[in-house]
Amino acid sequence: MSTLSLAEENYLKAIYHLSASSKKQVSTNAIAERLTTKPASVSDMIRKLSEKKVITYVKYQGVNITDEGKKYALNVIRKHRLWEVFLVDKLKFNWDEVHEIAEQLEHIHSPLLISRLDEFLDFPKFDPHGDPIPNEDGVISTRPRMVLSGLSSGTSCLLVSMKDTGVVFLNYLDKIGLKIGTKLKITEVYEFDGSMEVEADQENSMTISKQVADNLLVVSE
Amino acid sequence: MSTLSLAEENYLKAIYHLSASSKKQVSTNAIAERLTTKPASVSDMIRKLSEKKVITYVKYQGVNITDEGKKYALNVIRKHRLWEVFLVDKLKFNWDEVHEIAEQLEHIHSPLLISRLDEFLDFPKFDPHGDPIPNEDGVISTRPRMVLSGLSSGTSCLLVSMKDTGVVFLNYLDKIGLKIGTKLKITEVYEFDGSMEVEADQENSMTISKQVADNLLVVSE
DNA sequence: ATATACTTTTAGATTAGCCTAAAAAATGTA
DNA sequence: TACATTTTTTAGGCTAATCTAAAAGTATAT
Ligand SMILES: [Mn+2]
Ligand SMILES: [Mn+2]
Ligand SMILES: [Mn+2]
Ligand SMILES: [Mn+2]
Repeated sequence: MSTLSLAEENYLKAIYHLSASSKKQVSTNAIAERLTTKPASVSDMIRKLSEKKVITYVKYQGVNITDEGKKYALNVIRKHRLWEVFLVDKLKFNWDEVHEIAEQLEHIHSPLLISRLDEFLDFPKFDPHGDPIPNEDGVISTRPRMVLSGLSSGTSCLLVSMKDTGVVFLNYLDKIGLKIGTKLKITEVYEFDGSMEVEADQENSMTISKQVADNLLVVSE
Repeated sequence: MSTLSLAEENYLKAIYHLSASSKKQVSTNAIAERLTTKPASVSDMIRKLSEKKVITYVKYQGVNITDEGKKYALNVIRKHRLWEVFLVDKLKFNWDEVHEIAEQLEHIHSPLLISRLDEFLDFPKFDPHGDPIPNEDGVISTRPRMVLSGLSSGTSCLLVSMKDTGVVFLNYLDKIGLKIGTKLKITEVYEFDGSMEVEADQENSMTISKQVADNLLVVSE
């Protein structure tokens, strides 16, 4: 597979993500919406991408990504997530500030750069949002996300994402000291209202309501 | 000044470098040669750049960069050189492997990224080739390069560049343990043939011929 | 001073990536 | 099944960045 332009890479990545989440063909409109372009532009581009064999496509029937295309997309995703780790771990960005910059950095072409970066970051397996980083062959470690409120007492886990991303909720989390990457241990679950006692980063204990726990996504440690 | 496209940034940088080295107007052909494009393309682009006020230009009379343009070009150069430091200092690239990658990285837009990177690298003043890194305001520390053979006994300096960049010479330097960044101290100069005794990195002493010293560019420590 | 050579600009084309408007196909509904 | 709605494609146009070929301007050299 030859090398794709920046625009082609972004389309392919969008198609990859859409087909990962829905399993059936990806529609023109879905791609257009995700990339905030017009369906007419998408029609043009998918013709080009199917000529390059990274997707297959039957008119009016939507798009499927090929194995080649998947591999290419996963490489872009790998770069995006490695750069996000770099920005957070090394340059002290917050996890919510890095996406736009990684959108640019993911298009830098240099396999050697990426393998050196991977090494420099100590071969991270997950990005700052808890998403897995594909390896050079496009293989991803799976680590299913769970809702905190579904877990039972004694469980240890890592906070990787929030369902509610509104500013009110995020401010509240900030205030009580919870953020992406915080290690949590459930020490008690109260049956009557579903609230729970958790220990954050092996340090401070706190009580959180069921409503809060419903919005915290974690992975097992 | 608004933001320029990748192509515009590359043209402006080329014009900056050409005007820095020649002092008079920059010719269409010189720009075309530096960027390996055609003069016709350059004519198009300089019209656009002068509309954006980063250069001034009179038909058939060549191009001058404006203060605004200089500031913009210096910012791109700043990014290029900071990324080169990153690649060498942190990712363990050799100084001769980093230019092409920095050509891509220099176009990433994010002032915050660059100030964080600068801090992460400990505010370097020079890139791995010994070229100065402009600060945020475009101010560059000057540190004139000298030919090693022109210096006298007792002088300490830093090897920043070679005049002869042929593979034979570079291999020879590799063999005797001299490379960009090596600290040199001249301990003896032999009048009769201009050869000299130098101490490299405060460790091993060696004798180098005048012919070799003629090709080594250094800056004072 | 004039012919020749070189440099620079213009004219016209091409490709990538996007758009709007309209046509065509697919889907949903009565 | 037939009509209406939605989705998708096509047609045609625009801008950025490039090119080739030709015209126009500048410099050089006898
Ligand atoms: Mn991201
Ligand atoms: Mn992107
Ligand atoms: Mn460089
Ligand atoms: Mn560049």
